[in-house]
Amino acid sequence: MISISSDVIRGYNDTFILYLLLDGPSYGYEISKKIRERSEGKYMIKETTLYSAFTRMEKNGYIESFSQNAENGKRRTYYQITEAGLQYYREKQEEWTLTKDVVERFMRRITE
Amino acid sequence: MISISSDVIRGYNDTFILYLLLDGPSYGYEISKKIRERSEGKYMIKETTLYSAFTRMEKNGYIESFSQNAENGKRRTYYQITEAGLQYYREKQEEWTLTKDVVERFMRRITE
DNA sequence: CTATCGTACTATGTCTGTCGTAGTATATCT
DNA sequence: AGATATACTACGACAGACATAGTACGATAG
Repeated sequence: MISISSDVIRGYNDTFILYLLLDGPSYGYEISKKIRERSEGKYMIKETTLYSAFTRMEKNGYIESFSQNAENGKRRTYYQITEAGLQYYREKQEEWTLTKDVVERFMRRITE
Repeated sequence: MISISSDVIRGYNDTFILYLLLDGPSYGYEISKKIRERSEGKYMIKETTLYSAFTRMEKNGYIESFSQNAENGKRRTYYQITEAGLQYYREKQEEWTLTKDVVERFMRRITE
């Protein structure tokens, strides 16, 4: 069974997170679930990867956090995308187009 | 100017190398040039990345090396793909198909 | 005849996103 | 009462990519 290696997705976790934040503020657990759902279980972000991404991205100014009591009485840290984050997301899309094109030049059907 | 980050291509350098070795044995400098050419200058593998990839892939059994005097009198280390390397290349292709599908689910046109 | 450029590497250490493991804490379900 | 879901934090390890530096030789230019 072929699965997606972390090396391959490296550098795109941030993009996945930003994509989901385009719909409004969200938090760790929800984003994690949505990534799994949206990829139809083909990709699941690890908790530690996710939370360290939050830290990094906030430091880079791509997201902002605020704390709020959730409906279930729990304390949650919500994140929302910033203008810089939106810009970064756009750049990543352009980069993806380029990358896809390049990678596919190195794909070949092997007959045998 | 958007360029391809190393994080994005991470894990695909090996695939690029194997792709070129499908045509027969080759060596560092030549592979480096061919990657640049084939990607139309959009991607250039760093020397250190390339040679460390050779070492790793040989250890993994994906390539085999032999030393030979080149036409110009220089000594070169040639690499050729193995059966395991071919298998690995096929798996990477499958993984790519999956990855591409997943990444594109997180791409969205932003209207504004 | 000397300097530069292209070729063909090797050595060494750093960076960083990801991951493994572990732990904390509360709410809800069985 | 114990399991499960939620919502995190801490800490260290891993590995591919990279920066920097150095070696060595042949061909070419001035």
